[in-house]
Amino acid sequence: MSRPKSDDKRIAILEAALRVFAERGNLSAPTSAISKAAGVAEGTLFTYFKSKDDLINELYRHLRARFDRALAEYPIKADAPTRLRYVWDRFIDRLLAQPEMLTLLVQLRSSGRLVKENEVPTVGIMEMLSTTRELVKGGKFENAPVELMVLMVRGQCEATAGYIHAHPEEEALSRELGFQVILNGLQGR
Amino acid sequence: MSRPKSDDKRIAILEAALRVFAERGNLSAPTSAISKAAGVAEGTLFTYFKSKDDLINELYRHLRARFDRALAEYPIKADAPTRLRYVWDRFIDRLLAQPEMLTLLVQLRSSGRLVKENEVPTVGIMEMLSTTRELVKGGKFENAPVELMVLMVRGQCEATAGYIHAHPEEEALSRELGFQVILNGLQGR
DNA sequence: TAAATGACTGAGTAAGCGCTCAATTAAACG
DNA sequence: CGTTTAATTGAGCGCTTACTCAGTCATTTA
Repeated sequence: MSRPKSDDKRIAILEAALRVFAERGNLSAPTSAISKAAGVAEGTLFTYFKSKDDLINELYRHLRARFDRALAEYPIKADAPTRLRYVWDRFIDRLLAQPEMLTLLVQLRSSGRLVKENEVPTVGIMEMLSTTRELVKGGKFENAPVELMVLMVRGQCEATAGYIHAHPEEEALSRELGFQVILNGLQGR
Repeated sequence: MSRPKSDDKRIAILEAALRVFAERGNLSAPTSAISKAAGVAEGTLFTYFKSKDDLINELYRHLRARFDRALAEYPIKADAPTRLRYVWDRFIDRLLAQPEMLTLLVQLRSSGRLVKENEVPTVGIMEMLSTTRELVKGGKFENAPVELMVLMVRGQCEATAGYIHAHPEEEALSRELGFQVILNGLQGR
């Protein structure tokens, strides 16, 4: 009976938000800049997202979904170190994909604007890492909670990406070193 | 020839900023709330700090200095794992000292408001961690840059503190696990 | 004590923000 | 085609903010 909302436009706004937040370096970038970057009027943004906070949450979900898609080819049948390495590389890829991605994700998580549902690791990640339990079998971390392991891998990954940011010429080495440290770390003895 | 600025008042404003930022959960808390919490007029804040950004930078320096002081009894003569453990515990202590300290530090670092001088690890930390080089002697991380090691320890520490935040009853265990992971990780094989 | 300096105050200002809404336009349907 | 519905627009509203400044007051020095 009427004009439908366009999914393309929705995505365009989300992508514009990503760009603007990244360029300006923080979430206080004005919605007017976002709508402008998306090529729509200011008001339109609010027909797709009922508030800026809503937009921020949807952006976070958007980024997570994209990341989960990057894990699609998770080598479920490979051995544990190989599987962990796969996740590790996808994490790093994502953080290096755009220069400000690391900062942006950190800001999103620490903004206090995310709804609870968005504040915990995705079930995809959790399941994935839980298949890595065998890595720690027999070691002293056998009974470590999966959630803690997830946080550790992510933390290690962000530390590594941060270093690469400051020393891009050492990317390959750092990627390797970072992974070896977390792998060794979790395997215990 | 005139009324001097009071160092007490300066500190009071910094501490008030810490409290207000922590309570409100982000750096966009208004300066008026800070001056109010400090018990001074709005204008006074700006005689001690020339802008909000300046205040934010000074707050970060203040927190760093306090942390460096907490490392005063660094057991320089102990063996490497003991020394690392000392730094580890002080890191964790600091992050657990106030419930919002982790979030606040993360926000400060990712705010894009810090001047370059404040964006790198303190020389104190760097020197400290470099004495931990013997930990990695003969292992595969022998030649890893100290700065990367610092970031990794910090990242691991923040991951652990984040987990403790969500599961306070597991503090002791998590503290231990987190440390063992980074210790094992760095020692290589 | 008197003069000089600048800290201190808080009402005020200009700018920027998220969001609204009346008017307009485009799509869907009979 | 005409009708209905809702998407789209952008000027503008109401609010918050960092920061200012003219007036006041506390402290130092001679």
